Amino acid sequence: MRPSPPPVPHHKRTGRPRSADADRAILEATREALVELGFGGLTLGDVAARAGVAKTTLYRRWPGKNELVVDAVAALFEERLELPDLGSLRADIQGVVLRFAELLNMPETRTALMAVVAEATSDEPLRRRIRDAIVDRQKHLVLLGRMRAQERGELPPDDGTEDPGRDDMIFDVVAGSVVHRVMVSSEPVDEEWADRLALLLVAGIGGLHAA
Amino acid sequence: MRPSPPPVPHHKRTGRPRSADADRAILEATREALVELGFGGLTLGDVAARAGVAKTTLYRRWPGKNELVVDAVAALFEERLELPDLGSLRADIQGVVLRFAELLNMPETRTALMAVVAEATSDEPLRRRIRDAIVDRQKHLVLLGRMRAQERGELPPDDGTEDPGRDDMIFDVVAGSVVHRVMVSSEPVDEEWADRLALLLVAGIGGLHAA
DNA sequence: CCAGTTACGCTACGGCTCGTAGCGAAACCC
DNA sequence: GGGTTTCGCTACGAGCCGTAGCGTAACTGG
Repeated sequence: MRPSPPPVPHHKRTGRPRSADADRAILEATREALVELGFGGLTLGDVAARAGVAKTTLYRRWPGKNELVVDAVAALFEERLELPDLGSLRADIQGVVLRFAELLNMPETRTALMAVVAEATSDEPLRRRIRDAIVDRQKHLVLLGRMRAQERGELPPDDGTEDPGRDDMIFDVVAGSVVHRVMVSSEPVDEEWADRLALLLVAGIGGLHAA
Repeated sequence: MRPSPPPVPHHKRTGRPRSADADRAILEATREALVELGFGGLTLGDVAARAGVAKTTLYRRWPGKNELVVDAVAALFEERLELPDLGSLRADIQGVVLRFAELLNMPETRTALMAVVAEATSDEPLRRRIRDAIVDRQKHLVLLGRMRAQERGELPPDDGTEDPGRDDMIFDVVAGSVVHRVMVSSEPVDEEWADRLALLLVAGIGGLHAA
């Protein structure tokens, strides 16, 4: 599994190499255009002009707008989303919720993420691209958070009877709640809200184990 | 508050009235086109042709694609989303989750909802339209569910110290989790998953009250 | 019944974006 | 240097957008 930035570089080690600078400039220009124009108003011709690159160059590397935007946004998630170790499950959840909300509040991600997910409903390759570049990284954080909580004794250790879909549900609840709060309800995710969500989840997870 | 179907009918009772048949035909054609082409591929010219209506007629009633799609989808939510009374909070939540997931699995809503919400991030009037036509109706269900649970004695009655944002959070968690499960994780919301989410929430809400 | 008003279908248009093709020049490997 | 691939540039047909103009249809008030 190679990292995503060079999108389709199945080189054969001959000929003129693709410019890494161009890649960076294009992705940066894409984020810039997203801020100013939104997803709907973004045109590939405009992105090429901003990046100081010919439109044809852009089409040689990305199939279309959707894929380009996914890659442009994915870099932000890679850089900024991590799980802080704050000493308790509740605090860890609060922390990651706040970081995730911060990401969603950036104008280049707000409009881009939803639009791309929407397009992906009828586009399987795009769905995989989103999964690889963004979703899987987030999902990993749930696993990490649970393992930490088990080490602390906040959650019972695995005994072999766990439902493998349990972490997946927690992931959907955490990510989905934050996205919905920010994008649909258009209300802020502050420390208080994040803490209350964390409290709800900690209590709820306890209830799942008791059942 | 008039119902939404006739979009901008500030009549003055004179002249030829707008055809209600045309409204229905346009909204129906929009849903049909959404299924076949998705949001991105949908064009207003195509919708007009399907509806047997001139393109200009369509533009006289809706400002653009986004608003048209919101109205086309809103009708489905009005018809099909309700809160069944199943005897317990847990069962009620499971029931509404399943109904909501069923709606999200319809091809005309899958792609349309997310795309419209994405566009709305940089379009305040569109955001209000979505709120009025879709979100507020869902939010009301949370209130109804809580009141039923209080009557049953499953939740303590209000004592005046409630946080008014509590219902809002529950709403974001329920709707967001389902949307994320269906749209991002692309995995099914079956009875088992819905029940486990309901269990998580019931336990979590109990934890909120205890704190 | 007729004049006024509004909606309708139709056609046509300029403007924009798309995605591709063709060219010569540049950069890299053997 | 020869082969190969990428680059920037220009140009192009195609499609959709949103609007204007026109004659006609439907409904209302006098």
